[in-house]
Amino acid sequence: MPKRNQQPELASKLSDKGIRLTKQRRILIDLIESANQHLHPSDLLYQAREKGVKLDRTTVYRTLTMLKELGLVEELDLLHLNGHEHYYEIRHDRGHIHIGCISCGKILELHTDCLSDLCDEIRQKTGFIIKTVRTEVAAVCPDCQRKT
Amino acid sequence: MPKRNQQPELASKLSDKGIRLTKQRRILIDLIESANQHLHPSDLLYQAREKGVKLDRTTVYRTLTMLKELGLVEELDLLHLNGHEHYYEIRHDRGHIHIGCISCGKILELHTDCLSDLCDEIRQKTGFIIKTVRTEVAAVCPDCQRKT
DNA sequence: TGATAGTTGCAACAAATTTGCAAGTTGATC
DNA sequence: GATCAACTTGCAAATTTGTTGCAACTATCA
Repeated sequence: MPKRNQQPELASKLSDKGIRLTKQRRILIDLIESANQHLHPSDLLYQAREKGVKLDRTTVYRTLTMLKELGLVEELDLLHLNGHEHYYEIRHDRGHIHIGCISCGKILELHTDCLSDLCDEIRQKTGFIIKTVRTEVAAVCPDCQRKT
Repeated sequence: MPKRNQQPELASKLSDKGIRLTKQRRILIDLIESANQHLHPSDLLYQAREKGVKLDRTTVYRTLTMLKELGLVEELDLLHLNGHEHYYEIRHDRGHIHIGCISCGKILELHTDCLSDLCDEIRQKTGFIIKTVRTEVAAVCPDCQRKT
């Protein structure tokens, strides 16, 4: 769950890069920025249409691809806890991981410094230059532990 | 890349659970256990057919789903560096991560202890009981760094 | 306001995965 | 080893997810 009420930065980042702000792109980045849960392409399509904006699946996919290539959003699979859909969220600088409950499907975000240790280790051991780290955890949440 | 020449344990784990060992399942788990790279469903299908076993895509998917539900294999997307295929590997106990080069597509595995620190942190902060931790890293490998 | 280069929607395609069901197989039992 | 019920498989068709080509449209800048 990306944080609510973030500054709407994506729009200005896009126009800074000379990318046109069409109404389709505006609604999509608005939805992504204000989402309180992770969204997949179909969510975005239906939510945008609910708000009265006409757009097509193709545009959703193209916009997400563009945002991903610009490094502004990240694509997650959330361990395929609910089928094979892909989810999108604003890309944050601080490392955070996703923990999904395999019983109820709830997704929790956690900020941690472990990831930067991991990055250091990778750099030293392999010489790879790291662009993105994605950590996803399958687990059972306290609520579901009690129920069983 | 799962390690070569592991003990063929999957077959006995399956029959212990009362699951029938058909020739289709035998060849599939054999391929997964002896693979030296990550396999996707089509790889498995063609490799099994090369060995003279008749089987259908459907059976590959059904078998992989079963193995995944039993916690015997893991499904990876390897950051979609090569399209949207999913890959499968034997589930290991020791933590290891996948590092993919976004330039040449090469996948490297790395064993690390950072993940157990992370697990401790998650347990303490959230109370979740962890079942699987999956870390995938997008990076640029040393070879590709030189080329640019 | 007009020009133009970038965007969109549509239709068709492609790839990945799933489902229903009849026919075939496994493994326990005799 | 033969029998049989329950489990599995293969096939065909459908579904879901994502992509492509192209004509029509539109945001932006002079």
